Amino acid sequence: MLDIRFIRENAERVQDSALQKGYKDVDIKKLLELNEARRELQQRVDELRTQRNNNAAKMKDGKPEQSLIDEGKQIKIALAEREDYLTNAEREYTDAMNVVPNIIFDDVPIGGEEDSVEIKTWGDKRDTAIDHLDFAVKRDWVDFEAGAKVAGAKFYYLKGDLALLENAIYQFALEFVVKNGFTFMTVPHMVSERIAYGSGFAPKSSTESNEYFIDNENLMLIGTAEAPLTGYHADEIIDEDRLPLLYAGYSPCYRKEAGTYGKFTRGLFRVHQFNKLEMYAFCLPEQSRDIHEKILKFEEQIWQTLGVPYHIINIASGDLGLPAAKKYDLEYWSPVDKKFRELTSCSNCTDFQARNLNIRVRRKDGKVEVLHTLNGTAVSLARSLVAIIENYQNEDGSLTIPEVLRPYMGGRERI
RNA sequence: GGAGAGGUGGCCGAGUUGGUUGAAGGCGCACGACUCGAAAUCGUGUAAGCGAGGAGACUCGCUUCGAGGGUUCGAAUCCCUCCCUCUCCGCCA
Repeated sequence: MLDIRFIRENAERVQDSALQKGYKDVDIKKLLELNEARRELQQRVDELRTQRNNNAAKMKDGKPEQSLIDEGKQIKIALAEREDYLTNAEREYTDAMNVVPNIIFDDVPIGGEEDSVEIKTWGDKRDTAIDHLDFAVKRDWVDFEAGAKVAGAKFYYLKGDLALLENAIYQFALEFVVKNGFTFMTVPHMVSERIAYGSGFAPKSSTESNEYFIDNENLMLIGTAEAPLTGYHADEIIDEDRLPLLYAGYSPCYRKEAGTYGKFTRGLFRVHQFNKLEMYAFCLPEQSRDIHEKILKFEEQIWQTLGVPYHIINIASGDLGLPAAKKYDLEYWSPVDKKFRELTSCSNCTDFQARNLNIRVRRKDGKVEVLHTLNGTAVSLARSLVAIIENYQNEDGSLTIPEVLRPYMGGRERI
């Protein structure tokens, strides 16, 4: 969530950002009124609590007089009533706060998906290729039928060389992020509601969520390692000189992806479960813009090294989620679909997630403030396979292994 | 899953016949003194959130002793539920 003081001082900007992101129900004026009401009730409750405390203090040492006890009872009754009002006011207020999205940066394009701005392209585009699923099935590298039998549609098995290739990409990317200062972590694959909510997943009801929830357990299967990585430092105050903290988390990602069947989501491109290596940063507010660019550079380096053509787009406001202030996507060139398709993305969430989960920094002068968080995909494995099959396939049905992956494939050049 | 013990400030650790205990003491940290400098020593300070006042340094009120609920004039202290940690047993990768 945002800082209420920031909202108060920048009401118009926050309202504009919400609309530009497509959150039409957000009403900042109403929110500020709810906050005002809350504050007034808070003051009245505080007054009564002061009376209660003073009254109790008089009875501290000695036998309580009946008149004081009676007075205390009166206070107690009045207090209980006002505390009820306050509790309700607080609930209304926090409900309203929780739906206010992060503001967007000035350099975010306004509009919907089609308004995202290309800021860079790299590599030579290939003209044609066979669909990755047809290609892989022919080689017996992937089995969606068995996946459907065992777990349902959009579940799959990777087999043989393709499964080995997935592992090779993972090993390559892992080495890359560790070399660049990220601390590697494995993470819980489920998170509690609080962490899910705080990191920006799990909206109000589970029905409209992309996430899987565990019955009767207050747990959610993670859709990305971003969730447990964000929660890692929940409720902590981190000394300034420890920042930035860079982590890389590897995990399976579980997503419902309801209603996304179609030509462009065939095969491994959009599935219910895939593995992903995620970069994550906790940093000082003044560092987050630079680190965002740096994470983007890392993503580019990975795909340049793998030799897959791509472009970078600055995502338009309407496509940003609740927590992001700015987001870049790296989209690879698909010679099958003759267009760029999403491969990785990185977001600057500024203090939005951190405030939800109470993650702060202690400055050298002792001041405490909410820090910033960022996340970016190192490699999303299922999609990486699609990109590589499309861009490295040979006419004889074999697949050339990108050079940097060969050390992880027993030195083989093709499969 | 069963039995028992516990969860207090950045850390360790007092406080459990309810009443100046937001919380002793120690460590750590910051500043100062001493020193050519450092160590040691001594002194002072050292939680966060919300709200009110002030230009500001700050001052005041409220909340927080795992979380939530209850008893009471008053709860870190008593009761209930849940979560977590530790020990033993069971079960296993």
